[in-house]
Amino acid sequence: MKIATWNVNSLAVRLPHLLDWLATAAPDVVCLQETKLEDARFPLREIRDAGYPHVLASGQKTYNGVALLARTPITDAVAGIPAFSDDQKRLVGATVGGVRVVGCYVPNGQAVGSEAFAYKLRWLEALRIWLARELARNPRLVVVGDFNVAPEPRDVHDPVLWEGHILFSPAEREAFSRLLGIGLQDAFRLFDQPDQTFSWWDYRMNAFRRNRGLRIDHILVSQALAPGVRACGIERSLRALERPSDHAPVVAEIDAHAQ
DNA sequence: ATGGCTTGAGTGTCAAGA
Repeated sequence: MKIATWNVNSLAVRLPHLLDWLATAAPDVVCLQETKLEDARFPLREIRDAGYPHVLASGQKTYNGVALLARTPITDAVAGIPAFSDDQKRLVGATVGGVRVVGCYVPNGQAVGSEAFAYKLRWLEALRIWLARELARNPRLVVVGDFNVAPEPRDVHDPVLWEGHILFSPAEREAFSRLLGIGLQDAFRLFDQPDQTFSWWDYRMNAFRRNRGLRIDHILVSQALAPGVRACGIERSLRALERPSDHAPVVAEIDAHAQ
């Protein structure tokens, strides 16, 4: 199973890029973030025609919005973290081919110490508690998305500059680490990777051309799935297109039946 | 420290992203 996550920063704007990429990369399951579309405006027909008839969308106007696209049927769909009251559309989950897939768009947090930052930490804690129960119910769990956290110094182009700032503060890294603590592994780090590999680059200051980025989009796999992960990488080329998203997709190839 | 881009809203210019 090839699973991918991509923060498209407006599905309305990025639909041509998405359709081109689905045709070439051909993932089995795709989680999208920042669709910025109400469900009534979701481009279901185009996505279906691209080979993804099974769609779970949870969107809203202007901000946030997530979706899960699959080639094969999905069951046990959820939208939002159960038992966590939240007006913002940030999570979808479903079972596909015996694998529990969760796609999330973790709050950005704006600035360390702000109300938005407190919401981000609350959100991550609620996610952790719920995922621990999901994992108990289905050991074959993969959690993907835009986590808005760079886990380690090597995930930041200039860790000294970013230390303590939003996306790379101790509290956020600790929250991410606690998430892994329930029994998840960062699929990207199961392999040797080139130095300075990132998933997000600011639109400003020629950040992409200078490779001044962060790795904040992740694919996390449970212990049951980890031995079956065959590859994981970031599709940097999409960030180089005309009118790109500021994020590049992350893709993992998982043999869900490996022992 | 600020602004530097991009998007959606809506037609002014601002909020939010990260």
